[in-house]
Amino acid sequence: MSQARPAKGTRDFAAADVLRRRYVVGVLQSVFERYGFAPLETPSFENLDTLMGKYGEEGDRLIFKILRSGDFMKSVADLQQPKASELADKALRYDLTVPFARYVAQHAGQLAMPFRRYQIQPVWRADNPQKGRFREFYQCDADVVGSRSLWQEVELVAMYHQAFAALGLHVVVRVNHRGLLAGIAEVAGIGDRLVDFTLALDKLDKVGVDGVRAEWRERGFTDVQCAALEPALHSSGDLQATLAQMRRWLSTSEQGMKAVDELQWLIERAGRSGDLALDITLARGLNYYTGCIFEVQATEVAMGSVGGGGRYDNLTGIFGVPGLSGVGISFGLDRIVLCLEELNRVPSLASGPQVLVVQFSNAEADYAYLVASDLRAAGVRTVLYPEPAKIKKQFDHAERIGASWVALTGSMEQAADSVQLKNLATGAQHSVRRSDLAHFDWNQGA
RNA sequence: GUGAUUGUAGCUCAGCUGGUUAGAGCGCCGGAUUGUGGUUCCGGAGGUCGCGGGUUCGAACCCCGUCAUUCACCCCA
Repeated sequence: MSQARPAKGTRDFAAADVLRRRYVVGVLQSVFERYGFAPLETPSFENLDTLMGKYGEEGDRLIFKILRSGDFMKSVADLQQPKASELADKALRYDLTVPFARYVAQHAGQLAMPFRRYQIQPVWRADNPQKGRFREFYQCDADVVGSRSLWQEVELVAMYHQAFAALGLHVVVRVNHRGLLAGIAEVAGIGDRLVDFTLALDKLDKVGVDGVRAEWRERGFTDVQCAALEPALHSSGDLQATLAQMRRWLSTSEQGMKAVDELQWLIERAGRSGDLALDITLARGLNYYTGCIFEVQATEVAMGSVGGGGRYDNLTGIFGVPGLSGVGISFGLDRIVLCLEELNRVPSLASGPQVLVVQFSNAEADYAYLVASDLRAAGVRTVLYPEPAKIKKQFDHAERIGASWVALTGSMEQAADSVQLKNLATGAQHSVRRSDLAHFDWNQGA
């Protein structure tokens, strides 16, 4: 069998794939730029300690680490159990947010705040691949730092809605607030166990009410504590009713009430641009979120989330620049493309050359090349068949590479300083003078 | 890291309860056809049956291991 294959969780992109992906990227890019975000690119790998500890325990495990260069083994103290830092000091980026935070911390003095940037680059995770999950995939991020205003959240949600509307993909943006989850934990008396509480709660739609209860017990919560958390399992589907319920429940928690206020304010404004759902079970594993959190779900396809994001109040603090609040969203390019493909909703995208110039004989090759040059000068995508093969074979090749025209350039045409252009779809053939090539209508018969 | 699934020609797949020399379609190469493709016809090349071991007179088929794939869990885009 073919042992020639790309590494686990990676893919090659053939011409049609590349065009599809470019199309989606183009849509996202235009939305980003319309909202005044400027592009940024960062290196594919960072110093290991820049990335470690930012994504939670599970995240750290999934970071692709890069072996140190040179004879690093000689400086390992215990060869039986070398420390990770002795073997690796660099790692492939795991997302775009942390490298961005590193960049902001580094240039905090020079950046005009609030600073908004977008970034479209691959990231790598040492995960086991499955449907819609890869070890190399593209994230398309838009973040703004240096503003605590909730208007940023409003605009980011509007960008989600606009981008997915432009792509023709129906989605619902689920929103929640870390402060709300912290408030729940606080009133239930488990404020110090926020992660255990939320990770289990996040699975509500998958494992059901009983499943979450069971996991809470597994994670060491007492019956009393579980009972106190119970209302989190029964939020009503209605947005306003849920907010009112939370307002009553969390009245003794300052952070909880603040979160409810913020969610209400945001939903009133961001809910106008498209589907927005309040989902108090939404947790998101990334450790650094502190305020509103988002996750985008395609409603017509079974696929993991196609986007996610949220507010992080102190990400640059780790890099020595405290007090900068940021908020950002991410689009999962690969999953978006998968959704569009599955729904057959990718616009047809032209590829391949328009014209193949046939070669009759070695003696006529110079003229064929001359015509090919004319065509290219006229901006026409052109391929010159490289040898005088059988005409049938050259026509077949034209068909296969997606050319819509064949140019015949033999001694007869050369004598008339012209070229025979044959449309492969219609069979229609035109004799065109070389000097008229620039004005030829290549779309006729299309 | 856990569980399941699949692995036969370049691709998609047949291959019976284990039984000669492992098949088909598509694709590829050549010819019918040395200046006009798609159709048709003729001919041809191409397989360590993922890999290693075991059972058997005999294994693509049964058993064990291993690698790879896909899917699910975990987590996420």
